[in-house]
Amino acid sequence: MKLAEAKNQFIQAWGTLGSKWGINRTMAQLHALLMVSPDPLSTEDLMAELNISRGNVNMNIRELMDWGLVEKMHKPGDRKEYFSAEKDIWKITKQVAKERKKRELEPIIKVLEQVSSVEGDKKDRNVKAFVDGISGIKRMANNADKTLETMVKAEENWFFGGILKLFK
Amino acid sequence: MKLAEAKNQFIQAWGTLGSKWGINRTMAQLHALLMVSPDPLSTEDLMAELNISRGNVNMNIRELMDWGLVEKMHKPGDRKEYFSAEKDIWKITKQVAKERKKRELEPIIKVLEQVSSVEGDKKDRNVKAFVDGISGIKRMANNADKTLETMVKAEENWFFGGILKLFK
DNA sequence: TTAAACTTTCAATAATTATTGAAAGTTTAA
DNA sequence: TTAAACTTTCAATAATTATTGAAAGTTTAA
Repeated sequence: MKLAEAKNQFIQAWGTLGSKWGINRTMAQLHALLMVSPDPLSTEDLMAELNISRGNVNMNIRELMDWGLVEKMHKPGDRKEYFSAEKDIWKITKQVAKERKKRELEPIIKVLEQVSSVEGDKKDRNVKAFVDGISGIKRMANNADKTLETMVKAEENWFFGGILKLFK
Repeated sequence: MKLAEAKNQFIQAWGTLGSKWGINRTMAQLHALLMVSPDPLSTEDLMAELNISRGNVNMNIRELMDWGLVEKMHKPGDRKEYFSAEKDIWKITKQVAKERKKRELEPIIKVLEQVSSVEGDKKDRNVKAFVDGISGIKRMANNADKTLETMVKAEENWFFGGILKLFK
């Protein structure tokens, strides 16, 4: 397989994967492209490679920066902005974990706390089912939260190294 | 907070969370509703609770069954079908892990295998960056795959019990 | 068999989300 | 200052995804 073809297949696949995880397809494709580029790319480069508009590049690149996965660079003597992605997959994973924890896990935990203060007769099967259901979900959410927290602080080592042995 | 309100808040929040994870909002809401219902619900019940059409309930409930999170039940002497959700959050988590592994992780691993056989001069910085990038991602993907595999087979215990200590 | 009670399908439509591209805004060199 | 080179915004539009609801299909009791 030629580089151009391989690159393209990877970009497409990464876009598809992203869209299944609630990430804008184009944003995922930009990320894919930058992950396998040796040098930072300009808006023009990105527009050309993915065949998308300037506005689209601008918005999605900005969101990638919000996620902390891409950063802006400057080349000396050049007014254009260039973008480059973090290449270390462990750092990327930790960063995504950190963001999703903050954006999604923490908010749902708040809601779970709130709704678990439901009033009503504990003998009412409806109340009981609700309280039991929520309490299980809350337990899982808190556990996931602590796990991600630990992961964010952790070294690559425990994940790529020994974690599997620990599960046994 | 009254039960009805709490239930509703939970359903909304679960729907929002689902939509951020690439899951149809209605599907997530149906799931939420069934998770906190003491008894199985009929299509009519679901239509009424969420204010959605028959077709919508039918499609999304079917997808929940595909994911292995909901099952069909029958009440003796009643022709209607009733639906109930798995309530054990650990089983739910394992099931989701299992499905996403099969649906998303395995396909991307295949693509990664394919594209890493890219031909070309290893001294070309473009080839090098591509190969290096892919190999890191592949390593992560394989690790995640093994981790999920282990999780699917594991007991509730290691997750709710000792896992956090192991990370330290 | 039949017809009532149910479920499923699917074309039409609505709702949401993504994208464009030009105008407005900003920065920099001279 | 100015104007060229750039970036950002955002209303209009396109594309995608979700939803409806009625028609078609299926099952069951009698």
